[in-house]
Amino acid sequence: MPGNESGRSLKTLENALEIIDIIQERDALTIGEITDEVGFARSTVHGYVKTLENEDYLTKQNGSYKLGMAFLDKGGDVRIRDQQFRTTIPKIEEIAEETGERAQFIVEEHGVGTYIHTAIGNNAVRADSRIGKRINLHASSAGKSILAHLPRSRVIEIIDQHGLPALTENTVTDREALFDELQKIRDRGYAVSDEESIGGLRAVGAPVLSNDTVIGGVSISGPAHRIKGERFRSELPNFLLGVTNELQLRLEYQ
Amino acid sequence: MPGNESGRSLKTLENALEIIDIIQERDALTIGEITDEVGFARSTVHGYVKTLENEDYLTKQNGSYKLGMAFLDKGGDVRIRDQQFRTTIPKIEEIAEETGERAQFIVEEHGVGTYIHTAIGNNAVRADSRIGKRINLHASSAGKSILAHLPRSRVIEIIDQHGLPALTENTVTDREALFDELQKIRDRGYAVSDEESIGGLRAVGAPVLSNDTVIGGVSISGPAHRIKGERFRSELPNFLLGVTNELQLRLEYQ
DNA sequence: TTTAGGATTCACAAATCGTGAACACTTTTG
DNA sequence: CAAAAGTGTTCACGATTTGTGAATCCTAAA
Repeated sequence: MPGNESGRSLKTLENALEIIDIIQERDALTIGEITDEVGFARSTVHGYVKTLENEDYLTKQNGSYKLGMAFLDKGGDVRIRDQQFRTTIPKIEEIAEETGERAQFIVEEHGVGTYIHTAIGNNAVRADSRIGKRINLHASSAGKSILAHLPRSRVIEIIDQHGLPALTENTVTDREALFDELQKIRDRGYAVSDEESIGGLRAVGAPVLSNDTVIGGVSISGPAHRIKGERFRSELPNFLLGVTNELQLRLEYQ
Repeated sequence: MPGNESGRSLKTLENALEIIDIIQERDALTIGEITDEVGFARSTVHGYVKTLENEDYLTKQNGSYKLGMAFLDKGGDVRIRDQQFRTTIPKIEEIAEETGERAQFIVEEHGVGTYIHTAIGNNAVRADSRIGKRINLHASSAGKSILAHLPRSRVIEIIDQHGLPALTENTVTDREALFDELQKIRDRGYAVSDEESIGGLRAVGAPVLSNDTVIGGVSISGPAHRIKGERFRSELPNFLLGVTNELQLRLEYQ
């Protein structure tokens, strides 16, 4: 990844964040297991773990350490940090209820998308999209809606940093093809994902705009056998555009 | 607070966590403002902030630093970390829908309660209870339900560590009175809060149990003018106990 | 009771961090 | 248009903090 590391980085802090990442990945680990993973001395790891535990960033459950509630606390704040998020979240619930499908709100930060909210309608499929989860912007309809409204230079930066990995055989992996598609998205106002991130899953997405800047992207997704024909080409897109237009008005006048 | 600090603590890490706390409290700060707050040199703070920013724990928005999406990512994991949480969360939605009031699920960790999920029914009052928020266990119905099913020694530990601060004039602040009430809660199976955490707000709470250990507590809360009489004394408690009993069965057999 | 696995403490050596001053970059203001 | 005022950023050095393995202390099994 090309240079974004600016300034000196604090080793101790980086080590701590690495330990946190390892625990997140593996769910629950003893000090010994963490030691094997990071390669520091056990006593060293012990110091890190105890400091994090004291501040509630880690918690011990039957002998193993897990991520603690401090993350939920901080994360909850992030989620409602902006009035814009608070305005958008209930709309996502509405969309899910009205369409019966899954509705999601993602935002871009550091070049990747993060789920701020997800809601499921009556018919919605289960999907792995918990709040806070990260996704590639180029492979989702909401993500592409966001990219379409970011300055070209920023999009290039993001591609340089994260690439255009193929998640399915339908993922757009070509730079020029992506730029063409982003133009199309700007023209008609919405984006689609035809099994581009998960096989069998289609989605329509639209940007959430306020004063010409893109706050995030909203998407409606469901199984390809249900999201097809008129529903895929006009019904859902039109419904979605109605919601995002209304959202834009509320965001600009609140 | 009496000694729970075990072992050596890593200063660098503690400093970083302090900076994070300060930013959380004040929402968005420049490096200069953080410097004023913590008293380190500007260059020192700069190092911390940049390291955190690189790992997405902080993000810069119009010149100020805010908590970043890494917290939402980690926090989202914490929330669905246990199968028990995943089983309970949808039940909370049901409760809110059925009763029209606010329903909440909290768990105990390090002696304080943390909201894992909150849902609002049609008539529910707005309240400051975002996911991840911390509360005192002794002042809420769900919290007292949890305390009632923790070993006495643990309850004493928690009181020693966090005290029994009065949040309203109805809060139980006396140690013995609290122990009496916990006994009563065990006897009848549920707890109530009569404006003990917020004026005008009543709640009924019950523990979520599985194999004789308490996972957390569930509560239904609403304005005192609506939560009263039969509804307060039997209707809501019985409904809640029905749900938590069912939940217990599912938790033990899943 | 013994044993084994892990957690915890300790003192020392080595690496890391904290620092202010200097520099760079923006935006405001005269 | 220049100066000023506010940032953010870099640097080298000295002081503090951290990393370490060995020793000790816990539990929980054998």
